[in-house]
Amino acid sequence: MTTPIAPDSAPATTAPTATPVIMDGPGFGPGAAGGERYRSPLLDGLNPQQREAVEYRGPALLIIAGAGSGKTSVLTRRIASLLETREAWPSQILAITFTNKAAAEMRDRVRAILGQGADGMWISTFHSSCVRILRREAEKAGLTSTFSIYDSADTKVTLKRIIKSLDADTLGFTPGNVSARISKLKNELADVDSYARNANMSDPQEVMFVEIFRQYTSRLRAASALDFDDLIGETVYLFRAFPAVAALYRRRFRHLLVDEYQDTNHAQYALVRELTRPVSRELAEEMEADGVHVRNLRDATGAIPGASLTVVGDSDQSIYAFRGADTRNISEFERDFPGTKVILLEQNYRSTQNILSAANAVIGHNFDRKEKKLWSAGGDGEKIVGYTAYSGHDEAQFVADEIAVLHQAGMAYRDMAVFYRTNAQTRALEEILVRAAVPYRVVGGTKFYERAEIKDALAYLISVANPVDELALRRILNTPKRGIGPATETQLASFAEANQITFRQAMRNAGALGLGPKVTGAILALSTLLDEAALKLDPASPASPAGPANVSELLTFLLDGSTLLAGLRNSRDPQDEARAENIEELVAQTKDFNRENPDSGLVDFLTQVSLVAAADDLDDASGTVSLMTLHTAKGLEYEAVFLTGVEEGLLPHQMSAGEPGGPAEERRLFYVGITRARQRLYLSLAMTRAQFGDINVAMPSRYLQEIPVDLIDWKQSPGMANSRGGTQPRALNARRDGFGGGFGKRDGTPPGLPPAPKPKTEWANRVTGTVRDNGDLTLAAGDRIRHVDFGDGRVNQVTGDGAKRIAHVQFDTAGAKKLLIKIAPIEKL
DNA sequence: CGTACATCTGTTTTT
DNA sequence: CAGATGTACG
Repeated sequence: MTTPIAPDSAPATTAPTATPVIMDGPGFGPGAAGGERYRSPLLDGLNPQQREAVEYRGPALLIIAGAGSGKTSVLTRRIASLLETREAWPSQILAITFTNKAAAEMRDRVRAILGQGADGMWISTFHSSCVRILRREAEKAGLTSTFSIYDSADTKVTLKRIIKSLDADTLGFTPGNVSARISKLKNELADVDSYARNANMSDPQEVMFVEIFRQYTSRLRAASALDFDDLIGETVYLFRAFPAVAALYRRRFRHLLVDEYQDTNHAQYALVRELTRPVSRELAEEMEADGVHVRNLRDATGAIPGASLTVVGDSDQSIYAFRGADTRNISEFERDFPGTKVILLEQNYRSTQNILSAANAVIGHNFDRKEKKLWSAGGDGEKIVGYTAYSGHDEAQFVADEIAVLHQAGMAYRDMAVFYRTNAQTRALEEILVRAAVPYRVVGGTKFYERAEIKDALAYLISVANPVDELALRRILNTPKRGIGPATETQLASFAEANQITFRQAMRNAGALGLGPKVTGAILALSTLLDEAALKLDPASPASPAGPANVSELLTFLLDGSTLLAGLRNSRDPQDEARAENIEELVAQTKDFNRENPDSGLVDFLTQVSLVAAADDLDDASGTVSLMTLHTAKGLEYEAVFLTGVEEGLLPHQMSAGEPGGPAEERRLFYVGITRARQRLYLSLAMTRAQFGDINVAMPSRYLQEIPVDLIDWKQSPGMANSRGGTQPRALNARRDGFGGGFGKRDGTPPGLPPAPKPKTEWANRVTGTVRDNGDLTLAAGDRIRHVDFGDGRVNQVTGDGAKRIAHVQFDTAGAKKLLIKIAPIEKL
């Protein structure tokens, strides 16, 4: 386990309200920025476009940065340049990234250039920045400053309760589809009221949805909680409702830089807009009167001009449309921000030309995009390696074997990565990698903070930090078991409801409910525990003579008092052992947190925990192969990349087929995967894949044929169906045997694809001749067969029927295997 | 109220 | 196949 990276490990800067920034520092003012041509080492090694991206000054700058074009370097040097020339103080810079990891990396790199001079910048994610602002301005936003942050699981639990209480499941409402719908609305900055105004209220579905949405909103309010989407939306609402508050931040952040701009949704766009608006003369004067220093910022009209905005993005890498990301933010940027300067970075410093040519060819199939061609001066490099496996396991074996070969040749494990479309694909990969003794780690996946026991422990902390959070309270009510069942829970809830008090208050008054003495005692004991914990945080309390308790002391106190940890330790369930260890890991993390953030408290810890992302816990120092989804791979790079499961139904994924723009987004995902590779790229697919218990026949992805043939060296090709331009394509393509059909649906010949390359007979024969012709082959127990790889064997049993007949074969030398008769490379003897 | 078992789901990507 | 949910019983 790694320690999560602090979203904002820079020393907490004080609120702009409290510390007016002094604007007349050395070098600030006319003459400092422009003038004589001082050549800073910041520009060393940059190409002319990159240099311009660092040096350009103006209201708005759009950097279209292709994959691997050195955008992080450009962004960090741009920040460093602003600071070094004293055009800006660190506190005037707000840099927004997509993940905490990217934020941490950027801060480190700026710090490497400037040292202490970098302290005080805000470099964080959209979500972290908004939480920081909202906690400061909580009362204005109608929240407590200790508001909870609900993750999608919390949202679903809340919705589930609402749906149940409304019997809305009969109308087809599920927590999943409702949360997706609400999220989509919030991304568009809609709330219940604005939605209800335009809703068709004669439709009972619609009425019900509005009711669910309304209750969800009020429950979150009552719990002083915000969901992920609220973090952005509420900040925008805050700025719009309180121009004076907005003015403080507009005055403060003079330079706004946004990374991965193609992934911003409408709410995030609105936030950027709000932050970069000018401050009117009237407001500026008010601020001046309130003692906020703004004189140096004001222009001739007396207003404070809007902050300068730099965005970096690449619409070809937009892979979050499903989550509301809108590439119009980038394509219409020039119109939104007049006077924009556009700089294109096309030279790639990461990958070989072969890899880039493949990437260009693939992404070229998306229409409505700005033409952009990545190129490299680094030479062609090795060919891309292709491999068609019989099964997911076979594919995993190929990956494991090739990893071994690369490792033998001197490549470190940490320089290799395996990508896949869905998390479910890890199973087969992990099985084989463990057997092959390849050290690996799954990045993302089941996240540490999503484990039930960790959520339990955190719920104790949340209950102390935010006592009105009913969700957290109800989670710990009977964890560990105290004999407080659902019936009692409901009674407490209705008691609270009836008396207009919080759930927490109801717990304190448990004696008034007329419950059994045991249950009442249990509730009161928990209630007392939480009260005592809260006292420990209060500096004025006699319970904390040595000052308020820190997070780890508090957590330890709660774990001891609740016997949560002890209960797991004493359990005879072997799984509880691991759970106890996880909780101890959490305690260790709180200690790390105390050490690294001595001035931060409970709420800061909880915030950090709520906002860690999958890619954040990536530990670069570990000498292991990284396994991750294509989505988490964005922004990363490896010497060798294995892109697995390049099949129809998986990439593009089945679910995306119906969505407008789905296949195009999946293509970008494939493109992102390809462009992560520096030296070696492996594309693999499986002809059959075990899914939901049984085996399905898969077809090669349509994207594969978009890559020019001569770039791929097929160790084992998908067969004649894929031997484009092969000698006998027509007859073979006509065959409907699971593979031929997939490539029949070509919608056009990609440009630059050689019309008739030499057929790759050696593999074409092998695969097509032996693999695909088994349609009519019947096997029975007792038959002897010969397998291309496994040799001779005896059929023990045949199961399944039709296309899914499976032979259970005992091979003489290779052991027992199950083979899909239709496509296995076998012959009857 | 808690446990054990049976049944029935649903399966994309994530701040 | 596995996780979640529902049911029956102690």
